[in-house]
Amino acid sequence: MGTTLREIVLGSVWGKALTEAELARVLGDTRERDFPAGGYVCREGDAVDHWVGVIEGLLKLSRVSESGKLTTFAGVSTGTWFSEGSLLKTERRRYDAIALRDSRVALMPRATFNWLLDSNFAFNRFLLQQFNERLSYFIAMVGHERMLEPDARVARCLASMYNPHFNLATSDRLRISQEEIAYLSGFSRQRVNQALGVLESAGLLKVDYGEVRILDLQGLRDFLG
DNA sequence: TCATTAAATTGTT
DNA sequence: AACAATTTAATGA
Repeated sequence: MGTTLREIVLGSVWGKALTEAELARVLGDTRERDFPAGGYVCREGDAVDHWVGVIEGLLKLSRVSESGKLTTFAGVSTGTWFSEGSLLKTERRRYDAIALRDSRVALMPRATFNWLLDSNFAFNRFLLQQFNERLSYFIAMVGHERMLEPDARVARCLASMYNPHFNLATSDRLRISQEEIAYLSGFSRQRVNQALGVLESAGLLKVDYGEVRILDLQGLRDFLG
């Protein structure tokens, strides 16, 4: 609790590379907004005019298909930015971003984003790396598409919370409730609870109150049931 | 520091 | 979806 926009920016590789003046402009241009648990941070179809960063909390990026099927693309948390794809293409938003718990987000205007893009080398490299991470993530997702076994999907859902580029989990203690894991993975809380039991028996993690302790990250990634 | 209470989370049906 | 049990956090003596 108590994370600030300044800390988020200075904690990122591109933010560290900013001059005082550049940092001042970024912090001055970017506004903050709070969202309650369950609130829509943005909706599919909206015009995209901000780069969105999570200052505090947990969001899920998901989409409901025309046939009504819910697909969750990713969970994003403190320090993660998203929306750059649609900003660059000037297209409408392609997914919803929903707060899973009370959250605070940063909204960087398009003009500021474009200015960084035009002037800052570290920012460009960061974006390039981010696109690369996303590409790897979706390639892996396609590869596992047929893997419908809930235990394995919950395992991968948890493992996906560990990616240094997105500043997600830094310790082996993942502070996330089983209900939130359920929203992220698309299963019922009961099924998640059952899956966690299986993964705990396999020695991959330890279930605690309000958190999951990751004991074997690679084991979670490789888990097939 | 301890006891009490409310809220959140979990385990189970 | 509902319920009881457990854990945490907040409060005040």
